[in-house]
Amino acid sequence: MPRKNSPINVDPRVRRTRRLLREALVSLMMEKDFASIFIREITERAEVAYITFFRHYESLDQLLMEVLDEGLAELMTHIETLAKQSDASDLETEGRLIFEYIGQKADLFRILFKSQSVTRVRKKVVRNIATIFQKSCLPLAQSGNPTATAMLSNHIATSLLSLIEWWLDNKMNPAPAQMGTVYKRLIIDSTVSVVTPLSAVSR
Amino acid sequence: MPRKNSPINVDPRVRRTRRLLREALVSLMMEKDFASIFIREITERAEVAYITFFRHYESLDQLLMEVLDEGLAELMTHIETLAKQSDASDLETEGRLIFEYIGQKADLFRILFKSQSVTRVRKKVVRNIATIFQKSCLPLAQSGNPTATAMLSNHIATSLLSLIEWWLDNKMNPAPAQMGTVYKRLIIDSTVSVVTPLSAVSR
DNA sequence: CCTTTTTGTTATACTGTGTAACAGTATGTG
DNA sequence: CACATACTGTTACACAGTATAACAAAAAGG
Repeated sequence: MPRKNSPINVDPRVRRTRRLLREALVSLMMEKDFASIFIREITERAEVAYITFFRHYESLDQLLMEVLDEGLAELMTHIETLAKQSDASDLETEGRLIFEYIGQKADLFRILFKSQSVTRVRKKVVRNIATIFQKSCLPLAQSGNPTATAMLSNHIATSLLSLIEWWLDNKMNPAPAQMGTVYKRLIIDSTVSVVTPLSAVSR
Repeated sequence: MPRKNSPINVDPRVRRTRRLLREALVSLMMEKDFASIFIREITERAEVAYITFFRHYESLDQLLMEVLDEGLAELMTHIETLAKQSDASDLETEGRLIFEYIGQKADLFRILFKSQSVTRVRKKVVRNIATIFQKSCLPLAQSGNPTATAMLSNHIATSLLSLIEWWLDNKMNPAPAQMGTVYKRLIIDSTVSVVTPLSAVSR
């Protein structure tokens, strides 16, 4: 196994190989189901020796994880910066910007939702998004009820993901601007309107 | 392959074998991940010959489907009857009853969420629940906007599933009564309050 | 250059799936 | 109850995809 420990793999051959493998996987996932992708196919498309795969990854799942982490990191920073910018300011445009961003990288996100076949990935994504909203949505944190906070941020994260997934399945209709409105009213407003009465819920 | 075509498999041996295989799978899924379950394990636990599995199912996925369809049919009829009973009547108790029901069969539903590893299953579940709400929640259908209706019923279905999943992960806290309140306010009320302004959304 | 590290080639073991042939056993039907 | 039919069990085996090993070749970096 090439030295993965070092903070950044200096050797350009390693970077190249890993990039080729990631790209090959993404390319294949655009064509067919993850379950029917074999390591041999990936290495062939990447023009890399079969054994080389195992010199970098322990399993196919691990490579998938790396790919998703990468693609996801982008969405995360995107949502996070949006969430920071608009502290209770214009949630509708925040929503619009999210859906415009998703629309631009539709291919990538379709893959992401396909790969949710792996439950762990899905849960990880939800947790990440939930954490972001937990930080940014101050009113929830101020309620001082950890259970309610966890539940609501989980609700926002899963609802947002589901809405995005539905939107992609629905050929990206309605337009981002309208989805922004939906985002605000359906997902954000509902939790805000429910937070006060909920602070009394459970311990 | 035993005659699967006949409406009901009269031969008691067939019913017995298939039941044993289903039970063995459920039993194994309570212990470990679906991905790490092999056909040989199932047949061993079911005390059935290895080859017998292939005389009844084409793949492991197919058996899983049968198990889920069975367990799911129960939840469906349960939710459906609840949804019918309460046309805009007491949504809070409807929610409470749902979570009480889930709590009673917690083991089964934990398996169901584990098995969402298979994307198809997850989507199928969502579609089923969405259809139920699409029928019962008349105000949405009356809006006369098919896109909005599809979006909202999808939102209700996925939100409800996510809430249930979170609740099971959170050791079934808060109590069903409180979850009923959450269900009404967070999931149902939000869509009702959003339906009127949304009838203008898209085409 | 010369050492170190990575990659390619070839061969091979291993594991889980899926099939075949034939013998044994249960079912329900006349 | 006997009989044809259908299901199940045992054994053996072919096959595919995973994973490893040994050694040669090539690229990186001081």
